[in-house]
Amino acid sequence: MGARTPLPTRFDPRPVESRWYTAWLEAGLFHARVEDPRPPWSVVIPPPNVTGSLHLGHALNNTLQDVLARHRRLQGFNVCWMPGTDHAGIATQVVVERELAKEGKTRHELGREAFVDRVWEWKARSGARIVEQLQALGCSCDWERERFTMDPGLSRAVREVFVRLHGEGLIYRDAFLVNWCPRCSTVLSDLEAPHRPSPGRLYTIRYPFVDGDDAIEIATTRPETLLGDTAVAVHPEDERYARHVGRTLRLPLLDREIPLVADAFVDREFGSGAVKVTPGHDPNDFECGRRLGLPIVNILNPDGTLNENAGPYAGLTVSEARGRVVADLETRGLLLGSREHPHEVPHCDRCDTVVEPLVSEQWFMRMEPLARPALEAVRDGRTTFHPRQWEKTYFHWLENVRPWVISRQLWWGHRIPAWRCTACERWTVAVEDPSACIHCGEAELEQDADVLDTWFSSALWPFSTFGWPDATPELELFYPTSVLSTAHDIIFFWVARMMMMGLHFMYDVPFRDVYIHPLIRDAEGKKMSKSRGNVIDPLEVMSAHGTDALRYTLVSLSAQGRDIKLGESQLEGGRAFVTKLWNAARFALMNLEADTAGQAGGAAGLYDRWIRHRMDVALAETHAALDAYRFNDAAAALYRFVWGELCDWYIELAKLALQGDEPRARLATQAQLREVLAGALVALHPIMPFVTEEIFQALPGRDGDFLMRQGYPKPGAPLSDAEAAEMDALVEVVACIRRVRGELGVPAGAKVQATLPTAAGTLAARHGAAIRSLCQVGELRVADTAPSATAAVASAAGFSVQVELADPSFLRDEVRRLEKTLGRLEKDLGFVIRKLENPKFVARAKPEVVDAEREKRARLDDEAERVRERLERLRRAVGGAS
RNA sequence: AGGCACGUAGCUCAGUGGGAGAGCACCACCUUGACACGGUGGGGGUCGGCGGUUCAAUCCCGCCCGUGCCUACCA
Repeated sequence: MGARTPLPTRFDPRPVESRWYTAWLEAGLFHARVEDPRPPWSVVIPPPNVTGSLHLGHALNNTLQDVLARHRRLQGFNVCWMPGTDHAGIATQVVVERELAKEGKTRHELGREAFVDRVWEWKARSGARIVEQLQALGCSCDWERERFTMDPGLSRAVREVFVRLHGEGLIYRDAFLVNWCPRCSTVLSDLEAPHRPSPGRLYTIRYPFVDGDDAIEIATTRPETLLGDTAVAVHPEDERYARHVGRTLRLPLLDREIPLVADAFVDREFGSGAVKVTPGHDPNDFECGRRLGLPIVNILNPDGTLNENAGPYAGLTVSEARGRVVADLETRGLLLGSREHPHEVPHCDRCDTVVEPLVSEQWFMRMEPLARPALEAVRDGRTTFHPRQWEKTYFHWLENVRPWVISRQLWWGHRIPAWRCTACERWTVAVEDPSACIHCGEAELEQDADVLDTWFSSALWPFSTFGWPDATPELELFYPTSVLSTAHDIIFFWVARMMMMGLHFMYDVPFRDVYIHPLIRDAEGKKMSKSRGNVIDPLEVMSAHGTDALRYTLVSLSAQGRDIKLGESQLEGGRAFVTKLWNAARFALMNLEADTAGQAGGAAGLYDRWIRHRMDVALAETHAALDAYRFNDAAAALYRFVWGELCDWYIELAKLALQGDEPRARLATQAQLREVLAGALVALHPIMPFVTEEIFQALPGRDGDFLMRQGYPKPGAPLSDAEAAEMDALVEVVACIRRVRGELGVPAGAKVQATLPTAAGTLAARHGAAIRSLCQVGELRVADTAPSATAAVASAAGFSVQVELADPSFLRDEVRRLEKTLGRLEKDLGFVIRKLENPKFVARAKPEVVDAEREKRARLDDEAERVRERLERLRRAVGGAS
């Protein structure tokens, strides 16, 4: 009987994946139309760097977004997943500069125009690669809408935002202390200059007073910066120095005269309590200098060498200068000592060069006016973080936000729409290239050579991609987006800035939910890094185990509030699940007749209704989990349903009817098997799109469309309590007989004879075949006779189950088994009795809890008594040999 | 220095105010017509430590220890 399965014995993922992905694209399954009347659901991809290649972080984040997008499509939403890539200004420029360096060239030799052309070439090549990799992962992005941050449309949005914010006074030009990367020769934002621990020395230096023989001692880790000192500061309430404040000191080496000043920022406990003040090269000193009106001396050139202000040290690098300054101080007897002093030093995020703080004129953005609405929107719940704890991180940053340096001295990026008049030197800021200075009317204008921080355009992504500043139907429909999924390390860089810009320009939050996904570490919990050599390449995993296996594994490990430790065994688990589904489907297909549609089967039996019900429960659990971004719970619910219920119980039970000779029952079971398998495929499709589609397309009687257009099955009739209890009893009795067999070492193939009491007569009558088949019972009797001398006895579902042992040698094992059972019962009983004998428990616990304990006590008492009796009789039979 | 997580079976992790679960690993038996990437059964945990709240704490609270991450100008 049954048609031959069209599914091969083994699932070969690769050809299946590319075949279906192409088919989905051709069918336009991922494209959202604005005319679609269904409710919208949208998400924008965190645009990967154009120079990038798919790593596990991408694989995770995009799998999770794809799960959500496919899930919402199946729920009937008009889903738009906006894809695209980021020009990643400094990162990309650094990469292309490295390419050039291999050819022995620098960008300066090429010139700006040729260099930018070169980056565009690079972009064309590697931008396509990351898109292909996302497609290989199965991402159901609306590729017809793909965007790039330097597309003309998005560039126009960037200019528009710059000009408007400038007009509102939120973008301004200022000379301020900034982070400067000497290698990249550009300013960096605080976020782009992370502090890294570095070895260092703390030097103690003597600064003599001009008007006396005395001197003051200061401590510094950067002795070379004394060349830029314009004061020495002490705490105003430090009585040691109070009488000296106002005196003049002679700056060592340069012999400049500098004042001794008082400022509360000085820590009296540190070193001597006096600190050199270098407003040009230290954030604290800069602030102090501003407060006290101290002059600023910049001693650095843009390339990190010392300039003419450093006198005899001009031309040296910072580290050369440090050595020379220390040596010269020593020669003059001004160096009092030094000791090791590890500290945190800012490094360039992209090239790891030590960042120099210096004062530079740049474009800045005022953040507080933008931050306030962004804070408010999360506080009042217009946007919610998942897990919630990340809101604290968001609040902390926005509450302490500082002006953002948005100009970069790079060539790759959005050119700043500001022109300086050669005549009056003032700035003209405009969306369209101006032909004359708006201040003096002079026509000689020079556009600012700088570009904008990459994150400036990223901040606009949720609306620039939908056509802003035009009022497009896409914006109307898909903004605000439903969710943003990203990693926590990007909350400041991106999430907060999108919130600010979205609220400012769209008057609404950019997304309702922010899902912060876990970070992936290696099996030992270490961060993956190329230098450590512990990187798992998702593409390799996909070709070794299949994309569905990778996706399932990642989803199943995405618990809230914890990083993912990923190793081979986790991936094997994912693959095993894919295989299990595949094999279950093969079984079903072997047993489904092609044309059952027209034939009248019998009514669905209990097993059919039960599995249908379990499917409804699993779907409900999965959807509740996805609503709460509890991806691991969604995966677990489906795993338990497919493996633990569908495969372990339903398929085994269904074999009775499928392989029986009752045509109506067979047809009914076939119909249910088909329906439940199809339901499982739909339910799993968001997580494992490829294998589910492959199986679905092989099902007989499908309507020819894609799985994603099926929609989730509507819940069937609920199972009555009586039916549920009946199934539970069956499962318990089967498990009980299996356990007895297992514990007594009855060979797996050997048939046993079992007896159920007449109280279980209905169960035996209805499910005798199942019990016989599932636990190798040859004969199932119903009788209330006392157990024979050679029977094992156990209780299940309130019944006493007897298993007749063909071989009396098992009786010794039975004695041991019963002793163990009795031990457990007595231990449990002890707990219950202690509880019930505690008057406070009886008085104060909820009545239903007390009742439950009383019932439990009665049940345990009863069972223990039966086991004791049985044990006694057995011991006599065995003759005390144990 | 501050903040935020985490600490549950050998490993990776779920979980709940009423004596704790999964996967992998382990042990035993089983190549039964979907599946050895499998089936059935089993062993294994004073739920980091100490206090507190409660009739009852693995769960709530406090402190401590350990681990990780983030923020911070200690020269």
